[in-house]
Amino acid sequence: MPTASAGAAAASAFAAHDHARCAAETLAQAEAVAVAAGLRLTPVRRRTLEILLESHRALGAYEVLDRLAAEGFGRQPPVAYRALDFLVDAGLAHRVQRLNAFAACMHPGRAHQPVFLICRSCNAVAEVPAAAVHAAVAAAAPPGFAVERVTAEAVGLCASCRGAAA
Amino acid sequence: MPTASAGAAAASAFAAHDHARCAAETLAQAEAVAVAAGLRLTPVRRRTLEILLESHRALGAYEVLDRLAAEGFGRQPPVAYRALDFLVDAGLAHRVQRLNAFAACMHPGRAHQPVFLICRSCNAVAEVPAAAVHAAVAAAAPPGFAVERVTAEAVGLCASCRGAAA
DNA sequence: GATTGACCTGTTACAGTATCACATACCATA
DNA sequence: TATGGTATGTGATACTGTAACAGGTCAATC
Ligand SMILES: [Zn+2]
Ligand SMILES: [Zn+2]
Ligand SMILES: [Zn+2]
Ligand SMILES: [Zn+2]
Repeated sequence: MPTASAGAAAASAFAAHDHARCAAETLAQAEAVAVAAGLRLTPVRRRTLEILLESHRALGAYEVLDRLAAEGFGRQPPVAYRALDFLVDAGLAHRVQRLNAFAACMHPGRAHQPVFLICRSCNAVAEVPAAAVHAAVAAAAPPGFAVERVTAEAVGLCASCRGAAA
Repeated sequence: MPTASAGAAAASAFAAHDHARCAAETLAQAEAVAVAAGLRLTPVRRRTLEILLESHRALGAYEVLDRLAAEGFGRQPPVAYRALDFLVDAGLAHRVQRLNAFAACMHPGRAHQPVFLICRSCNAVAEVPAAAVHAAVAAAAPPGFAVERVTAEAVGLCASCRGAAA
């Protein structure tokens, strides 16, 4: 089976899809990325990523922490923050500034400059590639300013929530 | 003198400029906007805006609160948050998500979809118009997703800090 | 085998950010 | 004056994030 299947599954946060497979494939990709980079996906870190992958939502650090503590891991904030920071640094998760929360990366390994789409009704978060957005930001900056990192997040209504409201 | 003077002053967060005039003009514009919209720029609110206008930086809520308290206003968090929320709702200030902080709007009144440029060295924050960025985000969203609000923030090095580093 | 050192996990304590709940003051207008 | 809406002040509390330190694991090295 070609890699197209993984790509297709990961692209569908706002569409009905086989999420168990979506999560499993993304986790497998993440593991491969970690191995390739010489990073250790230890039990806490792996479990944290699995928790994030359970849904296409962004979870607060303390939400993750509660889950970890219930499963026998530490129950102090640094436990969750360290695991989450590791995942973010490794490119396996992203921080959603607007929500002070974290979401699993749906395209681990590939260089990507994600834009996040947040549904204000169902709280789903989708990660879409948007090199054009980053280019537009760089173009908007004054000549002397060297853009290093861009965060772009949009709030709105997903298709199904829009349908439900009507 | 045409309005070009105000525009020129406001556009120069990362350039040397007469900031006293820059701040005074922006404050005057903000007052006009508030009057036109039937909003009350009360003493706390006005002073809060003045504090934000003192520099082209984003200030944390508690930083603002300390200033307000020192000047005889209330010293409880809601005092600052209410004033800041009012200014944001009125379009006279913006929240910088990345910094959990607030900055005065440099183009009050005009409809604008700002992008923020944050210098990681001197902490200056510039607000540049970037309709193209928002168009790019809308274009990147899947067909069913209705984008309502976009926040775009870039971290980097401003011209003068880049010069100082070299 | 013992030692070292890097890294990981866990803890305590605390700092920073944001909101709730309620009381009070102010202001417009009937 | 009475009344209702808006704005402000206060205390308490919830939420988010970090510093600093202690012990454990593991592999490389002596
Ligand atoms: Zn999925
Ligand atoms: Zn939705
Ligand atoms: Zn200025
Ligand atoms: Zn700078």
